Amino acid sequence: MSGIRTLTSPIAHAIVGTFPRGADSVAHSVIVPKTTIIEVARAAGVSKSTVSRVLVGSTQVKPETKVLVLQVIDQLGYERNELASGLRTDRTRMVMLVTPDIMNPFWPEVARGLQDTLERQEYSVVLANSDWTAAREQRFLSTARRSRFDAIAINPAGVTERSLVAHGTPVVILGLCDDFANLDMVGSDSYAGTLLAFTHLYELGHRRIGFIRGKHRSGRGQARQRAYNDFLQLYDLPVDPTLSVEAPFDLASGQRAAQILLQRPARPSAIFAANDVLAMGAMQLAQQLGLTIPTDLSVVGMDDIYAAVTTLPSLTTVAKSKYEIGVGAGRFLLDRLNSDTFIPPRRLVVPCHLVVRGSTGPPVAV
Amino acid sequence: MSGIRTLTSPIAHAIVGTFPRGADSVAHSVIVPKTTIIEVARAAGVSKSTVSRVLVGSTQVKPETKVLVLQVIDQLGYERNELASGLRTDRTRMVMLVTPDIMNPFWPEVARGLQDTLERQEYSVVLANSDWTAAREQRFLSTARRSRFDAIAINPAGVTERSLVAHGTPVVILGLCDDFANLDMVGSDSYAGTLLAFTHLYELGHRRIGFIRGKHRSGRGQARQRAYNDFLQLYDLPVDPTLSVEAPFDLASGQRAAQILLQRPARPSAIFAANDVLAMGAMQLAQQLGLTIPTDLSVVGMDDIYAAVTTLPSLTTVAKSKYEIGVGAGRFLLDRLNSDTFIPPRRLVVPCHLVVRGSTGPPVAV
DNA sequence: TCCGGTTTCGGGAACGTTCCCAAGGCTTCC
DNA sequence: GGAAGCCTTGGGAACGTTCCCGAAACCGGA
Repeated sequence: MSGIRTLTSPIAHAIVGTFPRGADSVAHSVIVPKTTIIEVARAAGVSKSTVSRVLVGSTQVKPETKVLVLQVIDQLGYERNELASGLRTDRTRMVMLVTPDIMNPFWPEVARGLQDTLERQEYSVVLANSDWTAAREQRFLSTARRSRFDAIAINPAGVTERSLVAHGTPVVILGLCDDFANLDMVGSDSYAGTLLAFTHLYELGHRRIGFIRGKHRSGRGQARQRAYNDFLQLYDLPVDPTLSVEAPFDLASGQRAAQILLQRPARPSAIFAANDVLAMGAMQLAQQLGLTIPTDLSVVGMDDIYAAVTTLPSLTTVAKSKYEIGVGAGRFLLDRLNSDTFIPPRRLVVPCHLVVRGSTGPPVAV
Repeated sequence: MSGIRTLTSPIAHAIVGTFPRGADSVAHSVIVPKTTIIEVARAAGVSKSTVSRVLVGSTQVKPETKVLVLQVIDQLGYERNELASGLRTDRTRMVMLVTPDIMNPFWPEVARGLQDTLERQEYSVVLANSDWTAAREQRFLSTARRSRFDAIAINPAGVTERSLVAHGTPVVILGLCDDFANLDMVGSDSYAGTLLAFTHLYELGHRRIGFIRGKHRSGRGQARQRAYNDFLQLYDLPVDPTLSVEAPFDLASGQRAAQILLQRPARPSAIFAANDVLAMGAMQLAQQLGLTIPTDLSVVGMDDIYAAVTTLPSLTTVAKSKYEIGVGAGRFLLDRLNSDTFIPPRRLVVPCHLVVRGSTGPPVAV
């Protein structure tokens, strides 16, 4: 059914080979000594203090000399040494983003939002993977401290609030965790989102709805569970433990969970999964069992990752505004970076949207 | 067919609200003055030179004093200031990775390979998005220079080889471009990969094969075109321009391209797309037209991104070893970083694999 | 005991920038 | 005309580290 083949092309002969440099090749070994502020000063006939003032944008300098200095800077191709600058000012205009794993399609979008926001004020964003391990996370936080990063955005894997606060720079938590009350936080309203999903299915006429709940780590994922309970209570539906299955956030687990749900005697007519990936797994399994989606089974996911639109039928899902989360986090950080007065911790809850696609519909009449 | 709804949850009342800090809350305004090498020296009763020697791992220090110093360092929680260190040594142990767009699932995997390789030698990797624009790319390269990054890995969007060489640090090009002959390069063998795909389809019995070729920018993507031509010649197939369509690398363009191909009088029985995303678009459109995959139409993509396995049927594709590309790039950089003698430019071609999944099969008998 | 050599250490300069302070030049007003 | 004030500038110290150089301590052998 599935196989792997390799073929080597003509150019592959050169694998790890070296090839000769042309006659006009550029010399590699030339060391270009960087020009410093002092040479600029000398060339412009002013003192380094004045050049520095121009660089830093001080108003304390006569317009004509400013033009002159800028001219010389341009002419000499001078570029300020941020290391020296940072050493003196203790600011580096660098922000670190620590996520569990950039290979999860959720985070790159958050990163983009953060970058686009921070870059507008000349900050650079450094991405780091904690890999879900506290040790790697600690290493990165240490790097951030040693290299004097100005701020941190983090989805915590194991670090405590105490140690983040002790970090000394502005910090924003990505995701809504109750145990970081003293820090800024921005995340999606998974509770409301889950409610949206179940309500959507209820209004379509579904009464037996399966729930694939993600394996929650450290208090996350509780929101969905709470919403599920509240939903059942709100619409006066019976609590049926056989309709609820726990699964780690990957495709195969989604399939397994769906199998459990669908082979129950009175199988659900719809399934909500805590994650798009889980939902896709469920869809795949249902189709393997010969069920047609959405006629025989409706499926709703959560996140609205890129791939949700490529399934057949395309996946109805609760979309999280990933980019906006990044933007919000960036704004929080900028607020703190730009003000020297105390700002009490804030929390930004980004609403979810229900995106109705092809995987949901009314149940077949019994 | 498709709609968006928003719902506000109870906790969303707190949107951008502040909430009180508990009595045991940790003070934010406390500024922890970082301990310096001098305080360590004083506490240990040695000179700062000795402490520095210990930090830098010099052998020129008596074992006992070394332990003593390390002890004091640990006790005081001292962390070296990398800014000062970098200013003095002109090395920062930071490497920049410039890619066109981290939201493309291809790059995060490359990034992981690069990070895993470089972190083993205490280097940190900073990710930057050029967004396909030369201006942003230039900004990041400038940042890298000003902040004295030790090396650059880049998938060039508009920068010239001259300016990369002039950058002065080790550079590795991601992707195989002919116009960067003086720099290290690592990329996939798209030529051989494309040949694999077409050969696979040919062996299944397909003779009329459509080709959605990516919109090549600056010489990239030529490899696929060359392979296509060679394939036709090799198997003595007629050159039919109506079987070849150009499209930018996104889903909608894949749909459009497929539409063009499939509404031709003698429609192809198979399609190879330059990209998984394009292939997915093609699959979607074919299914909208009522075609069954792979019975009515076989589809092959390229890259093997995460989503390729989630489509229905799952996508046969030419897998690129994204992680290995990152690893290879990291190795090249380390080689240059660790040696001060001249190394001629090298090129690493990572082979592709054909991953046969559900989207390909023999054509229906005519 | 003394001497050459090695090991170990401390003092100070340097990296390139920013910031503080003071000085000079100019205007303005009494 | 001189003092007070502002605008503009220059000199030097400081940021925290590494590196060079010289000095002290130590060792073994004659």
